[in-house]
Amino acid sequence: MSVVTRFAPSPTGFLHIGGARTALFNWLYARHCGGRFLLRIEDTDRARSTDEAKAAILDGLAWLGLDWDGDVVYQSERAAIHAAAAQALLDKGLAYRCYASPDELTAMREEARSAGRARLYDGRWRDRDPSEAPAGVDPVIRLKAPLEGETVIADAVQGEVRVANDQLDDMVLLRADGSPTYMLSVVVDDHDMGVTQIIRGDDHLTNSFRQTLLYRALGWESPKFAHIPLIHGPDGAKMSKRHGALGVEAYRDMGFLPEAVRNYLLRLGWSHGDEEVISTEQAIEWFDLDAIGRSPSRFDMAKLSNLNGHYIREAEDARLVEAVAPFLAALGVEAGAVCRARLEAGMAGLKERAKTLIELAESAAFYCRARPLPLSDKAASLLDGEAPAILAGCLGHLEAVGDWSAEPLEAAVRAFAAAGDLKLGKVAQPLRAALTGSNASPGIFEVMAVLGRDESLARIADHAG
RNA sequence: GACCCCAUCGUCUAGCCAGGUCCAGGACGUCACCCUUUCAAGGUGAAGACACGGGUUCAAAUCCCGUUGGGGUCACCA
Repeated sequence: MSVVTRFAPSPTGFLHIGGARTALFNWLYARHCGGRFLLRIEDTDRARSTDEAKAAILDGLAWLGLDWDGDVVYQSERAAIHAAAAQALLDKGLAYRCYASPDELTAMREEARSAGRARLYDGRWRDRDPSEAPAGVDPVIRLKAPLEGETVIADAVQGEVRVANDQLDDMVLLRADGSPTYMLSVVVDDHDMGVTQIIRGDDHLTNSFRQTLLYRALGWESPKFAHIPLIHGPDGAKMSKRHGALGVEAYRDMGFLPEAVRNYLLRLGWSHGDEEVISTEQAIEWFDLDAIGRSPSRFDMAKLSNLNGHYIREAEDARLVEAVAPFLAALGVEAGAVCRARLEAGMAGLKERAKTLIELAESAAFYCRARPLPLSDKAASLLDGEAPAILAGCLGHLEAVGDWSAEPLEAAVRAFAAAGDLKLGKVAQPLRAALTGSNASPGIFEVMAVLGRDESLARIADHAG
């Protein structure tokens, strides 16, 4: 049987990092198996679902490069089908109407809690005759769950997990207003969509027992489960917005490349020996459920950054010029034609030094700024003292260079330094400050070559005295 | 509180299922050195872990039990 996986987010917020990993694992597993990866939007909570959130999720998946098969399924559109399933259960005597009031439920729950019982609903309408129904009360429909025995799920990650059925009470299938609950909707949808393998967060593990009961009542074969451990914040506690529980678009805005995020997320909870840098093609070939770890992991921005630096260095220069443009714009630098040409020429030296596109933009901006260049504090101090005189002297040597490329330029500056008995750094650092406005940059001979003769000489002259 | 899950360097992890080849390997981070016109990148090296306690065994990071710690779930939310 062909594998079918799905990602089923509820559109109540952005695609956060944990959801992104869940989607990635589902996508990888489907691609690995040559199966299908489906997308279902669980928008049955009308009050909390928004179109913005839905768009954010779709955008996030697209940015990560996770494409789904077929049309997006909207759970809200299937309410009638869900209700029909509940009705079928009712007809077969596998579900029943419950007229308990909210107050009764609260009281029951409190009593069960204080008595240390797990079953919160006591099943008071389970075997009651319908004729006893109070007038004017719309009932909910509950599943008639088994009272004894145990429910076992064979989880691909967690192994065999079992729970006694007396821990599970009769869950609500249909609300008083006739709308289906999550538990019913998920089971019916997964079944109808032909899902064979559910891969989702560990927080759903206990739901699986109830869902298994539902599958059984409906007479359907249960899909396989794989509950992946959750991602925690750096402090081991739940992810908060301060450290990682952001939407994937936040990572995009922080200057991370999608392949870096993908690679990082992949290695969080999954491994293939000592492999660290894994291409998506390789991941599809290697990915399997049995290599998913069982323990939760912590989100580590430093490792993501390191990986991002790797992928930036590996990226095509032209792509980076495109990608860095919005970040330059955020710095108030417009990437015009001259700028782009310089960036492309200088990208090899630039990308070595950046861990994010923001850093790349910051270090690339000098190529695009017009004179006079803004100077950092450190650059300003490099231009103090005897620096103007040195620059003035160097300028003469530079003007004589015919072939304006890195090697002859280096030769000229070295010759100038040697003639004046100066260490190379004595000349190079002021040059760097004058050319880039900074004390840190790509090699200055490369910078001069990229900037071109006129611009380079002008920038140096600005500070020569 | 009840139920369920988890437990190797600071972090991600390999090893565990099929005990010996592990005084535990890799990566990130940290530190040092090298390279060097700066900053990176790169290279070399260092510090750094089997949560604890019992058992089983000739032998345990690996199997079993307990403890402790962490996490998850307990809605007419999803």
